[in-house]
Amino acid sequence: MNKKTFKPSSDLPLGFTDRPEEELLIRDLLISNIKKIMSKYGFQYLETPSFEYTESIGKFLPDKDRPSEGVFSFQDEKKWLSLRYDLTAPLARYAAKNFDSLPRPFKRFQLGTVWRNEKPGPGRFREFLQFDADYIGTSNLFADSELCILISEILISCGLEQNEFNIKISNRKLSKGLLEKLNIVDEQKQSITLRAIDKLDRVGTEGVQYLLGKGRKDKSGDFTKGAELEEYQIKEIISFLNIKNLSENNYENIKKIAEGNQTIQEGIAEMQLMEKYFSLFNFTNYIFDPTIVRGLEYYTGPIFEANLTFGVQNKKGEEIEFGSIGGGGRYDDLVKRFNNQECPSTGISVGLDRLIYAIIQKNKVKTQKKLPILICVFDEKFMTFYMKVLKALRDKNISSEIYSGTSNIKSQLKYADKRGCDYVILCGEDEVSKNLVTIKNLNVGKKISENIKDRSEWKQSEESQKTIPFDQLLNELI
RNA sequence: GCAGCUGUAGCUCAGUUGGUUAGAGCGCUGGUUUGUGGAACCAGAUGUCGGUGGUUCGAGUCCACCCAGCUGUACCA
Repeated sequence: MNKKTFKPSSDLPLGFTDRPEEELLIRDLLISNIKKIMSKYGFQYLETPSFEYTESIGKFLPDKDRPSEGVFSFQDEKKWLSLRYDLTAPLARYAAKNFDSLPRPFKRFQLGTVWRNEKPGPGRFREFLQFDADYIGTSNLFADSELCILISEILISCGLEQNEFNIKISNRKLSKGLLEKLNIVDEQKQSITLRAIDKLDRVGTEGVQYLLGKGRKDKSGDFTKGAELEEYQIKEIISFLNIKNLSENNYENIKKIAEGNQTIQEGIAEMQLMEKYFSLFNFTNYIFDPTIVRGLEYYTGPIFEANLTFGVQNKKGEEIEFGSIGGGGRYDDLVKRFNNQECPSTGISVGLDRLIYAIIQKNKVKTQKKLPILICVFDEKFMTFYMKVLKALRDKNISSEIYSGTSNIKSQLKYADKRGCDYVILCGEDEVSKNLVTIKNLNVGKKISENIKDRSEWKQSEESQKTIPFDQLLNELI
């Protein structure tokens, strides 16, 4: 490479991002709300490391000499290590490792960065912050119900209204039983079928029909291969899809489908039990929707998904497919994989960065930050005086700073303007010699300027600033 | 990964059927004001026209390949 022309790139790796203060303040606020709620619900705080052995968090661990795709991995001397892609798998590992000493049910929450080697999109990164709350070691569906209520309370604490999101609920036993009933045993066909069902929202009934049959062409003309099911199987699945939005009335419909299949019947019973718990909590913001499947292989029972009901846009203002902002479900066999002990468990996750993306767009949360008062530097020789002013302000915990650049007063004012400071303190020869300070209110000045037409006018207008004795400085600013 | 679209200044973009020294707005720097931001006026800087190769007397413009981004789709344990 030519040394003369080489310039390092200021680009970031695809899917990674810098996060400005505005976003971090909102994130901090959400986190503090979440912690309060978790403590109210009685969950314990836990942290696990970023890296795990790949075999501990992988989907199907055995005999692969390469970690599955979707994770960032590297090889140690002996073993593959991976950055965690969620907080559930590490939790299962943790629970297995500490099985004897943990209380059960073990209620734990965790906030942590996770990494996924997947295609990024708006509000969707390869490195992002996730929040998880889980119950380890209980088969009681009260836990599942409470998690749905919890996720709802969290979203409301983030500034969302009841009608701006909903919690969709289903049960893996419904789809599992449906596959049994239709005698779809081929593993690949099973997984294509489940994914097709899950896509109802995005591709519509017709799209699902294609995906179950020969395949589907998307908007760009790309072709997705289908499950190639029999006509009667497709028909039955489509009528299953039509039971969307279960309620008292159409429980009858799904019960018809459940006839002769115990798995579906169990699923229905579980959903009805959860409904009972919801009513005890007076919780109504949920929809039973048997078409929710969720990708995760490990779910075994109830599954939940939180979706926004408003559209989300990209930078160009185009509405985009945003997907869910949180969800979860019951995973009764995950801990068992490590220690061969029965340990039914259930949990939820919320993608905080995606939530923040949507919230910022909706202007849902307002954080305000006191910007520093800027003490302008007219000349080095006045530094002792400036230090006196600075100390007085900082002693009162007022955010303040002495201008730390090298430019003239005009640029110092521009600097203050750009940062959004409210006040600037101007002290030159006149003030210092008489122990005075001039305080300029930038916001007032800004307002005045709106009505000023020519230059000489604004130069004369000095309502935005006043000169007072140093002793009165604090009275003026507090 | 697959498909479609896009790639010109820090940002948003214009650039005629290929034709000389590649443009605008915003922003930036300086000045009108050696002690004053935000309005106004004046002046100025900035580009490997995503990359490589090709066609041509001549390419930002046409062709091929590559790269990157966007959107959809797949995957998302």
